Amino acid sequence: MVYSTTCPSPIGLITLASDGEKLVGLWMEGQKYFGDTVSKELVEKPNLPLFNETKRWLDKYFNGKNPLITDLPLAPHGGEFRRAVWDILCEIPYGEVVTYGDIAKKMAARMKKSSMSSQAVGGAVGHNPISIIIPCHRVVGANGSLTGYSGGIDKKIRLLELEGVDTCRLFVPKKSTAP
Amino acid sequence: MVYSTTCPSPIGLITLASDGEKLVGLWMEGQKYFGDTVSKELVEKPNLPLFNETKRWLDKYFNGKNPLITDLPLAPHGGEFRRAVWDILCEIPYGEVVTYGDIAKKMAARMKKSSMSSQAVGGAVGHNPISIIIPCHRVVGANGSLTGYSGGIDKKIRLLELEGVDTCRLFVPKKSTAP
DNA sequence: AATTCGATGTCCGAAAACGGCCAGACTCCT
DNA sequence: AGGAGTCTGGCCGTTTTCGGACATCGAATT
Repeated sequence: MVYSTTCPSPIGLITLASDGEKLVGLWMEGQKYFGDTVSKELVEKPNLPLFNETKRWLDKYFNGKNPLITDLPLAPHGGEFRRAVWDILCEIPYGEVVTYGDIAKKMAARMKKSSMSSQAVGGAVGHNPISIIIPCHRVVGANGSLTGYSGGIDKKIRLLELEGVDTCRLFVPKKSTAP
Repeated sequence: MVYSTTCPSPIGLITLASDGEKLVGLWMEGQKYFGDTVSKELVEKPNLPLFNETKRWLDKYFNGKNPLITDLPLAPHGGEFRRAVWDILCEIPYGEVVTYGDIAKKMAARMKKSSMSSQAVGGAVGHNPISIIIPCHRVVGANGSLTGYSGGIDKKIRLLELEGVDTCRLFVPKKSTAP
C-alpha cells in the first residue's frame, strides 16, 4: 500500500508518496517517470504526519532556506547502483552544481573500479524518484549544458536560480523539449 | 544477513539456514540448487535457538517419529507459484505419496484455472529450499517412477523407507544418475 | 554553438531455453 | 494378446539471455 497527497508550490502541483513510514516519491505535475518506482496504486491520505513534515520542509526550501536532507526519512526504491548514485546526489551542497562525469568518478571510487560510464549515471539521476529533496537538479553536463530534467528544464532553471546558482555558464541545449 | 550451521544425520551432513527468525533453507551434502534461494552469503552461527529446535525436530524424524511441520517457523523464499506448491507439499501426510499430476490438479483448483501443467509443478517441487521438512520426497511420477531428487535419488528412497512407504510399486528410472 | 561519432553501464521488457511431467503411440519381446 | 521400455509433443513458471533506450563525454567537424 502506498499513500499519497498533493500540495501546491511555486513550480506547480507536487505529489508526495509514502509507504507510511518513509517518503518514497515526490513528483511534479506532468513529470516523466511519474510514480514509476511504486508499482502499487496510490491512495490518498493527506493527514499522514510525514506529509506535513515534508510540506514544511518544502515551504522552507521555496522560501530560499536550506533545510537539511537528513531531517526527512527517505526510502527511494531502485536497484543498488541507482541508490548509490542517489546517495551521492544528497552530498552535493546547496547552491552548487556538479557534472555527470564527477559523479561517475565518485561511483568508480566507491565501487573500486577504474572507471564508470557517465551515461549509466545519467540514467540513475534521471530516474530519481524524490525530486527536489534529492537534488538531481544540481547535476549538469560537462560543458555546462542543462541537458534535461524529468520535471521539465524550465523547472530545473527555477530551482537553481532559487538556490542562487550562478547560471551564466549554463545553457539550455537546442533540442530541449522545454515549452 | 543469513545465518547457517551444519549437523550430521543418517543420510549425511545437513546444512541449515535462517534469517534469524525463521528457517529459510535445509540442504544436504552435494545437493543440487544448494543455497539458491538465499542470495546473500551464509555466515556460521551454530547457537541460534531455532537451529537447536530444528535439530531436535530432525532427531525425532530420523528416529521414525512424525514431528509436526507446524512446530517450526518456515519462510522459504520463492515466487508466488512455487510457494503455493510448497504449501501443498506440506499437506501430504507422513508415509504417503502423491504424483506431480495430483498436485497440479490441486493447484488448478486453488488458482481457479481449468488446468495446470504438471511440469511447472515439477520445477517448483525440485527447487524446494527446505528439504525433508517440506516433504518433496513424497512426490513421485504418475507411473510410480521416482523421477528425481535434488539430494540424490538414493536419499529419496531412504527417506520413504524410513516413513514406511510401500515401495514395491515404485522404481528408479533408467536414466537416474544415482551412483 | 551545434552536430557527428564511438565507447560507455544499467535497467527493463520481450523472447527463448529449460525442467524431478504426462499421456498416447510405438516398438520389441514373451 | 499384453507388458515393459522408448519416443514425441505439449505443457507453463522460472531463469537466462539479448537488444534497446538513456538527463554522457570528448574530440573532431561544420
